[in-house]
Amino acid sequence: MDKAKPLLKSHKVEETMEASRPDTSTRILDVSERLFVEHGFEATSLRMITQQAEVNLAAVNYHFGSKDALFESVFMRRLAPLIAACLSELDAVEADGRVSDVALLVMTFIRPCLALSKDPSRGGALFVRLLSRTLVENHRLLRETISQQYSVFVQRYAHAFHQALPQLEEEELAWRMHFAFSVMFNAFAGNDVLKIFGRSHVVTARDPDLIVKHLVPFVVAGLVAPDHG
Amino acid sequence: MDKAKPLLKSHKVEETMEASRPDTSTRILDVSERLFVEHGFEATSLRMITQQAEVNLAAVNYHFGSKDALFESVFMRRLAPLIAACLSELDAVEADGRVSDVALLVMTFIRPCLALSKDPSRGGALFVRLLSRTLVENHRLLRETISQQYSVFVQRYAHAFHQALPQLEEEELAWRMHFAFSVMFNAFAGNDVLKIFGRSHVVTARDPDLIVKHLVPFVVAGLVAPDHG
DNA sequence: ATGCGTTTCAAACTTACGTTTTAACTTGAT
DNA sequence: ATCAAGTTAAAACGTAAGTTTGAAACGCAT
Repeated sequence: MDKAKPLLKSHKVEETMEASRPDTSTRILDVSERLFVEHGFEATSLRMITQQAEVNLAAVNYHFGSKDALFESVFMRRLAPLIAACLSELDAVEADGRVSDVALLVMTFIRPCLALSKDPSRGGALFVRLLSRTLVENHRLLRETISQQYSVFVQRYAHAFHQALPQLEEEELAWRMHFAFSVMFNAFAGNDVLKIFGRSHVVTARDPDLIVKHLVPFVVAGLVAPDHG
Repeated sequence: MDKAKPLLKSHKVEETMEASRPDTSTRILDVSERLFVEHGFEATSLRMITQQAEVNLAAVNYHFGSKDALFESVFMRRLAPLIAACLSELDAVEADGRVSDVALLVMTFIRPCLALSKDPSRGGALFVRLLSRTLVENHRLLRETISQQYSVFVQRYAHAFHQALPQLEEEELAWRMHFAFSVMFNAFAGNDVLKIFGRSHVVTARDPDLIVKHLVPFVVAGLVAPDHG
């Protein structure tokens, strides 16, 4: 089915706006980010990507080497700044000596996620969902590369929460952090279990600030609940 | 072509011979369940399935019609009993007039999930992960079929939690249920956000009872937290 | 044993995938 | 203008995917 291709730039007349379109690599990354989220890695073909990015099919392999390497590039472009932002917020809280405030610690993770969700290009919000997909799909990328590169992330938060909640056993604290990050993460990813079973009041209204308003009290309450051991 | 659903012919008469291998359909379903979880729907080929199930390649299309229909069969085989079990537990709690006990309501969802996780054939535990994957991947099956079929699930729980937590605004309650089911669901699915960044203490030890022991206090604390509005 | 509907089987079909190739085009320094 | 490096282009390659086909094998009442 070779349709007539209107994509052919017969002559370049795009000097109308100064908003020049990004270069080939960036265009591929942006489109890939969206398509990987919408359809998943396997179900997203290079032909879908290159068509929507309005680049040649071979451009992906030229600029990134392979489809797998493209995925890694899409992923790392957003993850590294996110981790850095969280740790930076954590630094600030610890420098102020306010590490005993659980809600403040929670916010050091929420604020960078919130910033992502508010990304005007929408790419940031997509990335949280991509991260979520990649997590449940148990990608090799997460198991190997990232776990080695950002293991400090968990260590820093474990240390901080241990100071804020010294009454909790180490194992109990690990469980609560597990639950806390799980619910925060899925909230920003927009994963709504209840949505499966019909319209949900919450996820339809995807105002990031509204998420935080309800999310923080829930998470903090779970974290500071008295130990049952 | 046949629209009949004779899929329950599994535990029919095979008791004469001990350890008789299940019939073709069941074998396909069992293997598909595992492979869909391990590799995802798109990355699982019919050739992988039929090879491991030791059936002919054409058997899938003969018994289920298509790969998509196979996925739906794999999914529905476990989901319908799970939903039914939850609602049955909910019935019992309401019949006893103990609907104001939040922890008891939480357990009406957790107990069936726990039973799945303890399924000796391991298929149940796999299914929770499959449900998780399918949710994150935003499958057409979930958006269309299930949301219409099991919308009563959310309604029943919303009603029950409203009775247990009458002080909460309807919107606030919806958010908390959203968070609560999210964390419960991901706990049983074994999705550990922190696992990405290195070894996690919690998920490696996948004792379902241990999950529940730590999960319930966290969830209940988040649900019953005082309203901030 | 025979006939018939159901199931299994090997093989082929069509399509789409990721990747490679080779040539053409652009760009900037000489 | 020329050359080389960098980039884009169109086409083809080899493979693997889901599905279809038609015959063989099976189960079982007659």
